[in-house]
Amino acid sequence: MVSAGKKILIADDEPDILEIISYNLQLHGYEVVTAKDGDQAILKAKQNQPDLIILDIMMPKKNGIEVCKILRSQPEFNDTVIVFLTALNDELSHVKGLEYGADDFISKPISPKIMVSKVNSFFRRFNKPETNNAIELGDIKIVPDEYMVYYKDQPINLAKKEFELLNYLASKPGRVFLRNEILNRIWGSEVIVGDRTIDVHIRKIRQKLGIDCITTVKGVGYKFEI
Amino acid sequence: MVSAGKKILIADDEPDILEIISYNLQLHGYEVVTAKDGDQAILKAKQNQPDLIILDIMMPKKNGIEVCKILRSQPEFNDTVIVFLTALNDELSHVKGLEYGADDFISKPISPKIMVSKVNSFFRRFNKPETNNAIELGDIKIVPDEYMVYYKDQPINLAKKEFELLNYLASKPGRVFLRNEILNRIWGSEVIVGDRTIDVHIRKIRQKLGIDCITTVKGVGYKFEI
DNA sequence: TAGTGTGTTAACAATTTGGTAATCATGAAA
DNA sequence: TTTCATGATTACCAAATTGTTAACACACTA
Repeated sequence: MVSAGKKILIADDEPDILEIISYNLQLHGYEVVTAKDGDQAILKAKQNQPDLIILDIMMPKKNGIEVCKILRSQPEFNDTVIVFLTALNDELSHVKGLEYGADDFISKPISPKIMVSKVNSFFRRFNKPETNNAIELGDIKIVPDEYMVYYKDQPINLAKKEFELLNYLASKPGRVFLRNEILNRIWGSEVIVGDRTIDVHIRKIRQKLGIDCITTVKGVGYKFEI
Repeated sequence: MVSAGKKILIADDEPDILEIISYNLQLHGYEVVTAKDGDQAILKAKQNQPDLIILDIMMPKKNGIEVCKILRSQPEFNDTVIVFLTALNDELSHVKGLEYGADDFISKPISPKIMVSKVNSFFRRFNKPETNNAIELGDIKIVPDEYMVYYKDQPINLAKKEFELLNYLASKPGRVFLRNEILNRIWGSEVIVGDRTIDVHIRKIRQKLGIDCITTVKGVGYKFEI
């Protein structure tokens, strides 16, 4: 199996569902962590850094959407695939979920078999090469855990937004990120900021790093490359 | 946003609906083309080659189902996602729509917000798995993600329009693209530019690439070939 | 409370681009 | 051959886009 060894966090308040799903996923070589409410989901997500997070929408403490919102606001979960479990045709959840950065939805009820194949396809779709979340490219090392960037092992102090921006760009080196994509991811789809805001942050990053690792693609966006 | 830059054709005979939906989709980074009846929908579909087509069922000239039937009969629309706008619970339309190759339905009335999230999920659902969709032909590699072209692994910097033009031509190597097709696709059907504009861009591409991979077909158009 | 760091904006500078006009080159038709 | 239609080439300019700087509001801390 291609995706064996991946870590999955499942959050649902029904123990039966948790058990049957995690049993089946484990059968297929996945490592599974479970949570029975929203707060626990956040805690376990931080502790375990799973590759995929499956959140039931309806949960005690915090619902799935709140959990997603909180996780997505932290750069360490930028690359984590987050998927919701929703009741069929729950339009409202879909909308809110997408706004807060969900990657997809799974409709309940669902058979364990289908669940496994869905999970497989998520990994196929969203597969990322790195399991370790520190990015190291040339002389630049980006460590989300520490909110720190090192250039030739010299620590460089970036402000929060600067770090998030750099980390986002560096998540796929070479790939161009549209200005809109960046705004949605770093500022969120509801926040409206001026035209020059991104540029200014890019400027500061370039200045602090001292090397030119962010390329402008005029009329399109920015990309990170050594 | 995952699906940014995708082109969407919306056909509906109510101008208000057209406007509000296209406005919202544009906000989310989509390129939108509109049509106010069936005939126009077919015309604009051919001109613009959208990635997603949303058809109101009830339209003057030709209704949505007829339009779908006609488009689906042409190979160039094999991969296009076609979706119907239907009144709630209009079973008959659903059945007929599916027969003629619709991919899904959206029930009216619908809020712009939900429409946007539906569109997002269409692209998620029907998009080919995270293909890098890089084109590699001979010594030339075109990587849309990076907005970059490589010749013998040497990066070549094309401006936006140049890149889009080359990418378009290279999407079907050997096929001749009419000047009109090119204008519609790269400049859009509403923009009017002079006769020589395409030539000049072709010129620049040829110059930057240094090799002759774009062939002129006099009186017809251009094609990409090694 | 003063001081510091951050995020944002506004204003202006600099750069790139897309497009046009004018002119040249070429091949086909008369 | 001459003419005509079409495309190629070049230089130039206006518009679009981004870079840069300084100033400001705000939050947090000593």
